[in-house]
Amino acid sequence: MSLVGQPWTLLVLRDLFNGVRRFDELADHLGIARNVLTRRLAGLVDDGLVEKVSYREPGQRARNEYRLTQAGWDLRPILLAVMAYGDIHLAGPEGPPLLLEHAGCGGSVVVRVECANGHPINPSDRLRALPGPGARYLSPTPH
Amino acid sequence: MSLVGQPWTLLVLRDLFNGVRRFDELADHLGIARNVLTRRLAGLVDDGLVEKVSYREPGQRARNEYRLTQAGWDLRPILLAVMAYGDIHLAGPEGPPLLLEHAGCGGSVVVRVECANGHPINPSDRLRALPGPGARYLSPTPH
DNA sequence: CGGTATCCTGAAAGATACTG
DNA sequence: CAGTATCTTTCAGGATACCG
Repeated sequence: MSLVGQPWTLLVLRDLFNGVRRFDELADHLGIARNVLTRRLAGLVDDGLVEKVSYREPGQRARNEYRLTQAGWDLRPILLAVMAYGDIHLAGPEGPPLLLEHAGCGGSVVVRVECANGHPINPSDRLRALPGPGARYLSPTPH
Repeated sequence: MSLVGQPWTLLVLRDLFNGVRRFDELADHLGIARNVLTRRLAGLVDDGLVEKVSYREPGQRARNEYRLTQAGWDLRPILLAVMAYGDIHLAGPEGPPLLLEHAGCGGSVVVRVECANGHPINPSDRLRALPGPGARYLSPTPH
């Protein structure tokens, strides 16, 4: 949550996922204060999710852009899950504000939860939680 | 993001998903200040994600518990996506702190992103974003 | 265009004490 | 056990101004 728990973070990442890469584009599209965007991007770079890259298109002057790292791209399923929720529960009667489709085949994007054996898992299906190898406490009752 | 963007919200929801339901259990397990927990739960109830329910077990006095609504359960994929990310990128060498398995078959839980035609979508696969029916602006260049 | 520096404000977190 | 009330602190966000 320290990575993605701040209000603007996931919105900035959304634009990066969608190909918006330059400072002013981000600021304009998001409507975020520019100094806040500066801080947010710096934080994302610190966390290793984004890289600031200078580049130059032929005949143009140098520009900066913000590119997702692999760790940044790996956050996309979280955003897709948030979008899916919003499309179901928060979209107006007109429907979702944004559609994403698989660039290869045009199919719409779905986030699916299932178990390793291929069974689909519905939102309120019971899951069993048990301590993993990295657990810091042994069990339900620590002390 | 207004629903799940606050620092404690998703952590409270996690415990609710995992069956922790009583105020003191939540407070103890999360290490959250009790007044903060009060506010957070009230917010979740306001947002329609959680219901506060009085119940009485035979021979016991009345207690309150906090139960997820359907809209609350529908947030679980978001948390599962966050967990999956953390297990890959943030877990120590020992491994993930918590394992979830399908109560039916014991298979571990996976979050999968794919397209409607069944093709798997990897983190950095290109997606096409286009305005949906509920879009508030017509296109990349509004004005 | 692509930022940084300053200052201010508001909201949420935390500590602490109290109540039925 | 299950909270509420008060107070303080911290910090992200916004406005604004400035710079190469």
